[in-house]
Amino acid sequence: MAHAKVSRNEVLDHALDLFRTFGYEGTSLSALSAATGLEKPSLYFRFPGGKEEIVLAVLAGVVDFFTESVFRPLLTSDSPRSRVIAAAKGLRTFYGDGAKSCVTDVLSLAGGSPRIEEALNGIMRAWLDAFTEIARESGLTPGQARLRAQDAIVSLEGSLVVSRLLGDTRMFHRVLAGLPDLLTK
Amino acid sequence: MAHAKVSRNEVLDHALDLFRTFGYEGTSLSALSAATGLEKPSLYFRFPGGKEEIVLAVLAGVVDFFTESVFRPLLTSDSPRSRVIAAAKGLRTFYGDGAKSCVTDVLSLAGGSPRIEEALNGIMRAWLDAFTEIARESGLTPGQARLRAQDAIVSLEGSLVVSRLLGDTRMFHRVLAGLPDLLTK
DNA sequence: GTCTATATTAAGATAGAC
DNA sequence: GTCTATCTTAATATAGAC
Repeated sequence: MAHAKVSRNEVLDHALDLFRTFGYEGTSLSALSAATGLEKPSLYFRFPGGKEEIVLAVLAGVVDFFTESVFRPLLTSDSPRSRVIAAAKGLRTFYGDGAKSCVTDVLSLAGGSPRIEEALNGIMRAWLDAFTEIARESGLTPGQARLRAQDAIVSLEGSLVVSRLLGDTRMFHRVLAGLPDLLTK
Repeated sequence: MAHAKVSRNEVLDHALDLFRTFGYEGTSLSALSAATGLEKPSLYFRFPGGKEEIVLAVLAGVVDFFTESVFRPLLTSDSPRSRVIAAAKGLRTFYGDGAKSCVTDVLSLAGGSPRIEEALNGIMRAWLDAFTEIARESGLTPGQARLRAQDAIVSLEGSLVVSRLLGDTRMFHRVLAGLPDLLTK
C-alpha cells in the first residue's frame, strides 16, 4: 500500500476543486492541506515539486477525464449526433452543470510556469481536434469542421464565464443543448 | 494639485493591466508599486482600503470606458448595424485586439469580496441590457434579442479565453466580425 | 503626498522524530 | 508516509519623517 490515509485521486479531486475555484495563486498549500486532510510535509512527500507539481498532476487527471468521458464517446460507431450527445454528458459532469469554472480558463493567467501553460495548451488542442474530427465525420468540410469546433469550445468557455458572473447556469445548459446541431451537419 | 507624481488615471491604467494579467491574488502591492512608480504607503494614502479599494476603482474605470466607448455608440441615431460596428470598435480597443484578458472573467474567481462580485455583476448586467436593447431596436422580439445578447457576450468572453489558451487571437476577431449579424435582424 | 523603515501575518518549503 | 516544529521569504499594512 503506497499511501495510508487518503488516495492520490482523493487528493487530486480536492485540489482540482480548489484550483478551479480560487485559481493558482489563490490556492495555498495550507488550503490544500486542510482540504485533503494531509499536512503540508505529507503533500511535499507525495509531490516534491510543491504546488506546481500538484497542479500538473491535477491537469493530468483532467486529461484522463476528458479522454475517457468526452473524447472516447466521440469514437464509437453510433451516429455522429449521438456521439456528440454522449460527449456533452461528460462535459456536463465535468463542469458540475455549469456551476464549476473551467480549470483551463482559471489556470491560464500569467504567473503559472511554462509547464503549466504547455499542459493547458495541450488540453485545448486535443479538445479542438476531437471536436473537429466529429464534425468532419458528420459530413462537414475540414474547414467548416474546424470553425464549428472552435465555435463550440468558445461558446462553452464563454457560457461558463458568463454563468459564473451572472450566477445563472442557464446559458451553459443552452450551449450544451446546442452542441449536436453545432457540431454535426 | 492633488497628486504630485502620477495621475490617478495612470495608476488605474497600470493596475488594470496587472489585475487582468495576473488576477487579484496574483497582483501584489509590491507589483502595483513597481508598475505605478508609487511606493506602497503612497498607494495606501490614495486608496486607504488597500488592494480591494484599488480594484474597485479599476472596475469603476472599466464601467466608464464601457459607458463611453461601447454603450454610448449604441445610442446614436445611426442604423442599428452601424451602431454595433461602432461598439465593436470599442471592445476591440478594450481587449487589445484579443491579446488582453477580460478583467471581469479574471476577477470573478472566489476570494474577492462581495463588493467586487457586485461590481462585476453590475458590469455584466449593463452589458447584457445594452446588447439586448440594440437587438430589440433592430427589429427582434424581446425574447430573441435577449438570447442574441447572451450569445454575443458568451462568444466574446469565450473567444478571449480560447485565444489566450491557444495563443491565437483569430477567434476573437472572428467573433467581433460576426457581432453585427448576431445583434441585428 | 510621498517617502524610509518596520510591524505583522501568511506564504512556500524543509529537518528530523516517529 | 505522516507528523510537529521551524526556517525563509514575501505578503498586507502602518508609523512617522520630510
